[in-house]
Amino acid sequence: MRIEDEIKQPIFRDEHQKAFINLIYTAGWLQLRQAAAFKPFGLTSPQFNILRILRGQHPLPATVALLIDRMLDKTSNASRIVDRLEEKKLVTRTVCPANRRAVDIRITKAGLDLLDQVEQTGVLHSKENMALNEDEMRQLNALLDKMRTVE
Amino acid sequence: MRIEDEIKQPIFRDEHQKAFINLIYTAGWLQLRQAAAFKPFGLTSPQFNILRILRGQHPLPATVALLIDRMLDKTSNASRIVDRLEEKKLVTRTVCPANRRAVDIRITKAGLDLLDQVEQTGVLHSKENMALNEDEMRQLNALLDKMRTVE
DNA sequence: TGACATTAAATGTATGTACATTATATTTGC
DNA sequence: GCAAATATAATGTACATACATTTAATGTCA
Repeated sequence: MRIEDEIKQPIFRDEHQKAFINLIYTAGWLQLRQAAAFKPFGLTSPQFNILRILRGQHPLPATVALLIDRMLDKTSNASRIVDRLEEKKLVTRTVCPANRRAVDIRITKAGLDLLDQVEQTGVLHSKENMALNEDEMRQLNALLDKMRTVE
Repeated sequence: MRIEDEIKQPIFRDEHQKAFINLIYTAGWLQLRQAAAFKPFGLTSPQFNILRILRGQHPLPATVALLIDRMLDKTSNASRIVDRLEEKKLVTRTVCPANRRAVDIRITKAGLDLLDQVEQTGVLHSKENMALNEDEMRQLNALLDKMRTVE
């Protein structure tokens, strides 16, 4: 459905304004689909993303600072997302012996198993989430990267 | 900056996965810029958007249901966003005389003036927020609309 | 060494998102 | 006309976001 119909706004000031709204709307649409896919596993999107970063580090630990650096949304609060994961025994948190200000965060066996389970559903195969072919994906990536070059 | 560098992930599984992450990241980037622009006026993005919808209806009132229908994010809680606007005297809320289940929400003079002020800063001129030309914007809109045609 | 700055994470607070439930008012069907 | 269904908004709860402040450990340097 065209963005005009999705939000029942028949006219946009210009193509820029339409692209702006289209982008925000489409990202929200994608995120809703993602969240719905994670829900049966008791995970939210940010929780899933942090688990993936931790698996990337495994068996080495990650600090909160490293998580923030790798996260899509740098301003979200990694500390509290790790709280939730720790409650669910999907990660462990220990004071870093080399620098007692830092905290070593590690994914547990249960965390690794849960990631496997989620991925086996195929939920993350973006082809099922985005009706674009390889070439269109490349165009989209180029446009998005260029878009952010303002200032 | 390319998305690879923004989130320090040098390799993506495929162009689809990269586009997925790029889209979410870019939308977040745009929203942060928007939020920063509204902040000096004491508004959040959802508050601003609701004010715009109300101005579109003015001098007619809107109901909560109409606001939800027009909002980008249908699952957000219009009632509570209207609470904040009412506290700031930017809108009024009265029981609809024709249907006492519904609530008539109207933008006030102060609300209209604030919208004018925000818009006079040029903050919303998307050309300053997105480094794409007219044709690229059109391509982007087409790709985003097509993307959502899965299922 | 000891004061001061810096770093790392946690905590506080306001707002928003997602979804379920509740409270009233209205509509519908008998 | 009245019980049940539906419509409309408000409220409750858990989680996330945005940003300021606090706590504690470490680094710096006179």
